Amino acid sequence: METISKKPIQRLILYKKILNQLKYDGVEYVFSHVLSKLTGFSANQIRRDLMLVGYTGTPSYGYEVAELEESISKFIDDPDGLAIAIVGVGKLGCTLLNHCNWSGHNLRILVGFDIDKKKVGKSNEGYEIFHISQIEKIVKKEKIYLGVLACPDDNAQEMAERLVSAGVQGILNYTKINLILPEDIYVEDTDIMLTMKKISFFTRHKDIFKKKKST
Amino acid sequence: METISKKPIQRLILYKKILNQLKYDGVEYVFSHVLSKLTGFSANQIRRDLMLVGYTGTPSYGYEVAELEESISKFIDDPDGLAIAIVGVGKLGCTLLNHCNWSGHNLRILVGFDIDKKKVGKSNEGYEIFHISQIEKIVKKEKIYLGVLACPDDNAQEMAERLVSAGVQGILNYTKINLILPEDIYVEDTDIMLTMKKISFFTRHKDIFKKKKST
DNA sequence: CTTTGTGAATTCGTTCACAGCA
DNA sequence: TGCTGTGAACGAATTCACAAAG
Repeated sequence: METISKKPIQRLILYKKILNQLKYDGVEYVFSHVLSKLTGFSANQIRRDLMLVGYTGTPSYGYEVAELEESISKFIDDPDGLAIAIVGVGKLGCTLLNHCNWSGHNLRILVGFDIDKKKVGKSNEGYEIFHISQIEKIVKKEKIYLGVLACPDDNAQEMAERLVSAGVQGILNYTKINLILPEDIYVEDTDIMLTMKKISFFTRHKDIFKKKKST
Repeated sequence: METISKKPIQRLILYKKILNQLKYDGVEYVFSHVLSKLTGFSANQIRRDLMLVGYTGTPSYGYEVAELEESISKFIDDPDGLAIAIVGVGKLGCTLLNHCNWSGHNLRILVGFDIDKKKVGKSNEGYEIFHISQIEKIVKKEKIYLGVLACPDDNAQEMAERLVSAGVQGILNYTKINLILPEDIYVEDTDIMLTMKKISFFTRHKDIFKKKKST
């Protein structure tokens, strides 16, 4: 079976964001070495990545910004936009959601869940909030495929399991809990302390890592 | 020059978190295949990673939990604990900081910076807040090496540059801006929409990725 | 000339296979 | 037996090198 790897996908998503910005800045064409400057990845690697999406530029002008963005989008984005649920619409969950710019992305928070019955029913930023006892019913009914976990750590494992058993296939985990889930469920963890430790280590040991920049 | 790669380091940081949890659960010994279950990484890979820290277990009992945690910590953590500054102590910044458990980690938020003079001086969660005009002075004086960027997007690039020119070596970027900084500055981005897109893609295309679990 | 697209070479990361040990 | 630690083999990801194009 043909397999593709994760790293190029991550980079493509970043390229698309940057191309979108360039488009709004009025830039029409871009060379791989310019994208290299903007991303820190080598021009070689960028051209290699772009082979995946099939779009080809021209030696004289490079890549047409809007077209390349569109091609990457075709490759990366779901045409319909997967439905997302958030579990835990407390301070953390709401702050994170409000901080996002959801327009222009094929992604939408469809519902929220909370243990606090006072929050139920309130349609906060356009999505409806249900009590967590409704998870199974609503997730199935609305065909929700992705979950954002921003509930207290104590409930995290249970809430994750319930999302998964109701049909959720991928989870963005904002709790500090290391979730144990079936291996076919895609989980992305965001523990800030772990991230800080990573930054701390890499910053202290910069010298022993290869530079990632190109020519 | 001897170089080490980033992925094992990330995994080691996760092992340490899990070992810490096991310790509190009263677990004394752990086998690599148990860590495999808890992390999703193969037992082979875990043993390979542990070679880096130099701690060796025994065939009969596996690894002594507390000792292994300590060894990883020696390898990963800075003995003194690098000083961190946060730029932007608004809703996002404060929520993220409060959500962390800073105790037991060799990391400390030393100061905050904000453009809003009303926030200056207030010692929120134990750290002092200065006006952004003080960045250069305070960062140098307090020898701050890491920065958390949680300011409005409009100021992000400028604030990052000022942190860097004052001596900051690594940045955790919570803005939606793609920062352009010297290549020797370590930057970790956390754009939620990009992460959601990634999860969306990988969830839809699970079948074409290799399973990462082991035997 | 400069830049793209890509086969070939290389480097890097993971898994295999097994010796050595409790 | 069942585990650890590790050289060797393998596979994946990146870079090199260059033909083709404007």
